[in-house]
Amino acid sequence: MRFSKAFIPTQKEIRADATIPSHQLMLRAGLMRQLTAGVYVYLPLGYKAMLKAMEIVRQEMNAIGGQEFHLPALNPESLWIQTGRRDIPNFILSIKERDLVLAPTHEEVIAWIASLHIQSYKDLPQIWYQIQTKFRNEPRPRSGVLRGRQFIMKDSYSLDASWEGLDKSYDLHAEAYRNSFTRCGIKFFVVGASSGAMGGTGSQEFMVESPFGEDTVALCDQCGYAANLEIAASALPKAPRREENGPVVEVHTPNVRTIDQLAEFLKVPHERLAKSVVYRHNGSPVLIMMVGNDQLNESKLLSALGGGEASPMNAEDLKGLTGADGGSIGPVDLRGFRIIADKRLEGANGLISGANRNDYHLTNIDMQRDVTLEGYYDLRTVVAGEACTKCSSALKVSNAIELGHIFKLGTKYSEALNVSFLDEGGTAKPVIMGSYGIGIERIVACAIEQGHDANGIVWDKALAPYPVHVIAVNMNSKEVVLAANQVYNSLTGAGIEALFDDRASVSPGFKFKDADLLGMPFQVIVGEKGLKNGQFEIKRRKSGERMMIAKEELVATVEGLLRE
RNA sequence: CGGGGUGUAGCUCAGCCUGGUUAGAGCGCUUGCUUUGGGAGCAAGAAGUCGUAGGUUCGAAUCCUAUCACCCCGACCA
Repeated sequence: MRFSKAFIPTQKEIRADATIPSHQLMLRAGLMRQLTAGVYVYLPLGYKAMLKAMEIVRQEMNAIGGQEFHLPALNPESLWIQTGRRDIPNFILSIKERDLVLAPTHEEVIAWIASLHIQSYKDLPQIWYQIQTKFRNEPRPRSGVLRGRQFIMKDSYSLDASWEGLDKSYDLHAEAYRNSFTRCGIKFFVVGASSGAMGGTGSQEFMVESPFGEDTVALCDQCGYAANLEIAASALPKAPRREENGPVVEVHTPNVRTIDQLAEFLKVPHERLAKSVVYRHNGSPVLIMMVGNDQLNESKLLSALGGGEASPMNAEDLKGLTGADGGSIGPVDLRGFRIIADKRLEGANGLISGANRNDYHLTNIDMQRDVTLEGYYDLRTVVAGEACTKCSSALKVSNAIELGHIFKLGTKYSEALNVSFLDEGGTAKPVIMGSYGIGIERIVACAIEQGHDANGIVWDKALAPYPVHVIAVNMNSKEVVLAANQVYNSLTGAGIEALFDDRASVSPGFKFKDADLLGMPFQVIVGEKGLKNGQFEIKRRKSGERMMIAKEELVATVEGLLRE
């Protein structure tokens, strides 16, 4: 591609509110422009990088036996009502003029097509995938292309006759994902993740560590344990059970509102304090007991409660139901609440909690004797520095960008949409599904987050829009023009895609700056300096390393560099 | 959805608090000349209903009200 004919609108300045490097560089290098909140136009150079990412993912999906589909973005609303996902908050964008919705993912459509034609265990397993635009009603798009209302996703779905089959399809996807991201040159790690409201029995996320990531993960450098904070666990001692077990006693605790104040006032360690957190779950009140200042994790809470919606109870409701304010709530003799407790409280006694009466607390609470409990669950949020459950070394907590997510879905959608097959015994059974996604924009954005310097993008050759950037330093020199054209033609002739900066009206400095900004892996610089000795210069973008190459060895040398 | 902010030339922004000539800068763009190995120089030029609609005022980019869009923090993120 000749730069003089190309649409590559590079910019020196960009708006101040583009804060993360990938967002800034995608704008500056002319890869994309924002149309409206969360919706981006991909310009030729940006789309070329995305196509490279898509092709890598496509090859890896084909390698595990995936079959590519193209499913419609427009779906009948009824399909989504059937699975109960029409009303998930902030999820679906819809068409005003028809009873159609814009698909945010495609489990429903896949289940529909499977229900038409999958009849026997002999038709299974299947892996179906597509690379397509998705739409979601994001309340607040942000971070450039990392979270948009419209984005391209590789989504795939496995259909199996058995749970063992699902495990196999899932493992195949994990392998395909590892291969894809590795080939894209991205440093990533895999974490255990919450299945959330997708339902299902297991899931993992493919993560890129980044301060701009929206996910938080716990990592163990020693043994490799890695989990999304939504499910991460650590090894903390339980609240103790003591020999003496006196009766519950009410104590006056004037103006004590927080756990810290209570510990100070009663001169007891935090492990003896049972904090009560109050939520509404699907409308009903739930009291959650936590040790001391342990932070309740809402994802864990939701899975403990079996899904649905949960939110903290507001102050008036709380007062009305318990007769007390936030700091004085407790589990003893509390009517009308479901009560659950964090595992650290299992079997403990001698605990102190609110008396459901302002300015009073109860002591000597015994979880076994005094609390009507529904169960113990892991409900606390892991804090950095706590011990790994596997190897006891200190856990690290980091932010991360989610590149991909794989789910063992199970039968939720096949049951809702009646996707069944006859097994070897002739019994009808629901098809067992898996669902797997990769964000294409995120691949590109993460590649830039991990591949840039002060001068611009540093593409890995796997995703670079062009592997080589040819620069004709001075278009007023006939020799340079002639030689640069020859270089461009011979590279192109050898099947190497090159961007050729043949602009006549642009100074050499401008071309060099643009080349570094655009970040192609290798720059071939054709200037009078080198031509004097019959040489071209090759600059490796990543290291800045320069080498002078004899004219006739140029193509072979570039081919060698690209094979590295 | 709660809190905060921004909207002025193609782009990035100043001007607004404290109303008053013909609304500015840098970059980009056009033309000419010069320059040509790290975002060139000189000269001339084109380019803005100051987001939109009302209001206050002799007079509004500037003050007030409404509205739309966008951004940031939070909530949310199957």
